[in-house]
Amino acid sequence: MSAPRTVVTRFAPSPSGHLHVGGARSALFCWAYARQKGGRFLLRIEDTDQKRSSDSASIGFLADLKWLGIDWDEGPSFEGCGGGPNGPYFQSERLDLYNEQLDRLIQSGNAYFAFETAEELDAKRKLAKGEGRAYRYDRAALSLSREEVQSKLAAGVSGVIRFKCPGQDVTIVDEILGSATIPAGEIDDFVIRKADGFPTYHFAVVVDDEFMQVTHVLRAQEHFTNTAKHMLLQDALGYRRPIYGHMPIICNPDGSKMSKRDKDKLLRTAVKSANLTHPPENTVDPATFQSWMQDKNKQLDLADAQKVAEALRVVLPEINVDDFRRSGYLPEVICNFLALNGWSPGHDIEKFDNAFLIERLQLDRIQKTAAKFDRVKLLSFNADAISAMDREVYITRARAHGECYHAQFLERLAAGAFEKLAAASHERTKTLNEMFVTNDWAVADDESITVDAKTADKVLQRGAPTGLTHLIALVPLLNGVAEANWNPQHLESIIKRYADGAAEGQMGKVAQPLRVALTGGTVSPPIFDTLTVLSKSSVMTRVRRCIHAFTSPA
RNA sequence: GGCCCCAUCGUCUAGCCCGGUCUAGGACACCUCCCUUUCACGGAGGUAACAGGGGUUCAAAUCCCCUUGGGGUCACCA
Repeated sequence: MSAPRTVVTRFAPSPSGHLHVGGARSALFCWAYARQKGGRFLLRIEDTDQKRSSDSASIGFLADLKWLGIDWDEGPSFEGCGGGPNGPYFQSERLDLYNEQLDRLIQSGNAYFAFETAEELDAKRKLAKGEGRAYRYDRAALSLSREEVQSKLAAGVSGVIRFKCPGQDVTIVDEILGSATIPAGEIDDFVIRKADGFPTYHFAVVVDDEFMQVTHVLRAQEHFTNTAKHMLLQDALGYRRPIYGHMPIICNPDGSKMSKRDKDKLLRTAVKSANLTHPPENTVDPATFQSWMQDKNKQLDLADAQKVAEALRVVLPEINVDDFRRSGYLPEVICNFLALNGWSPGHDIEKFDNAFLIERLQLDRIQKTAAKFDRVKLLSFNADAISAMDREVYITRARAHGECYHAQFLERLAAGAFEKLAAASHERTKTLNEMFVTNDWAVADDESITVDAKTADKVLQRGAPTGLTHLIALVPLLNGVAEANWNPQHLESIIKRYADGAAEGQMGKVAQPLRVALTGGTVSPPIFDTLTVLSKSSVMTRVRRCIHAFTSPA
């Protein structure tokens, strides 16, 4: 036996779309495992599908990973991460290597050219299916003579290279699932180089894992059966065998596989039920829209998808790491929760950080069963993490979130108001986003506050004395408060005293009319905080406007 | 459909490998009550699971088999 190799794990996303939670968990586990073993974690971009690859998406991946606190020792260079001796780390830049390895396979008789068209193969597949037979490539091209192949190639006929699959059982040994044997005959002569000259996933992955010295392949269970193909390839090429671990899939609450396509799926349904034949105004151009509607495999650009969703008034599901970021989730909570989907440290421990994960992660404690992603529990974890933060930390992080996603809100807020609002929102808020979307009143013009009839009836006009009566009585009291005393403590003493005298001590009778006058609604932070987030003059204006609006003309 | 994998509360899971400590534990959700100026938080309780059937054994959530159910995979996608 050779000396144990340094542990090398890798995360190898295709750059179509953004990093979604399933991919994020794979990356997290690969990273944590490498860190635990003092090894290396590398990132490789699998962009061998020219139709689906785009540069911007891979940048998004990198930023998402960074945000989660996952760094990589080798891979694309990005903000201090990446580089390394085994590059390039984009597969599209490694074609020479693949071709060299392909040649070896051809020379050794383990691979051969085939020239069927996609249509021909499709027809054969359909035929087999119609007869209730499992389709396997029939090896027709294997009977082509060397001369025939040469002349086709010389004539520029486009063809693929297939792996000549030895007919033998393959036993996969898996650190998570145990071992499983795929019977001979289940694997046919699969394509390893496409007609466009690019390798297929199976081939590129095997070559790269060898040349990048990957020792542990930790990936989702959807790849489990593929592993047999990879092992056959490794044997034919004389490569070392990495250790495999296949992690459970992360599913939607309905049990379907959580996919980045779920957004498009939801949107298409919405478009259909709205009977739209053209894109909503100011969203996407009609051509894009049409081809997207016609091809279920097409994904709308994320920004476009968001625009269409807004136009149709539907809410896109959070799928990508970036969606959760935008919604105000904390990266440490996402990591914690992701790790808990499929792994548990035991001993009823649920809340932990990445350092703990690195210390305790054990491959054989990873679950074998698919997990449904429970957004409600995630939200609860997020709320707990937020309320456990020091006030100052919360304010800093909330502001940073706001600067990123709610710049206008911050601009409209008076100096010093943000701190007050954040402090008042801290313990009643479950995400960093919440304070920005539930407190419109704080940045609204005094003149724009309106109260709907139902609320007015309930809070202002009913009962004896009515809420309006209390409001009217409060005007001189509030007006009498000096600017210097415009703080929660002082206001509380004034209003409590009033409530004791005029409302039998029932604060609600006084606070609710005030809240409605100030915010237009029945929900806001505690009333004394609400009062002080606004300036005294703003409060007076709003209260007077409200009284005026609901006082019947004499 | 062929092949492979899996199976504990509604959900995430502990326990399973090394049968007895399990009248199956925790968390989220849900229900009830308490607190309360709205919302939220908080406090106290509660409902809720070993898929079914056969074995093995003194004893099975734990080991074996079958059935059922779920997932994955069968592309010139990754």
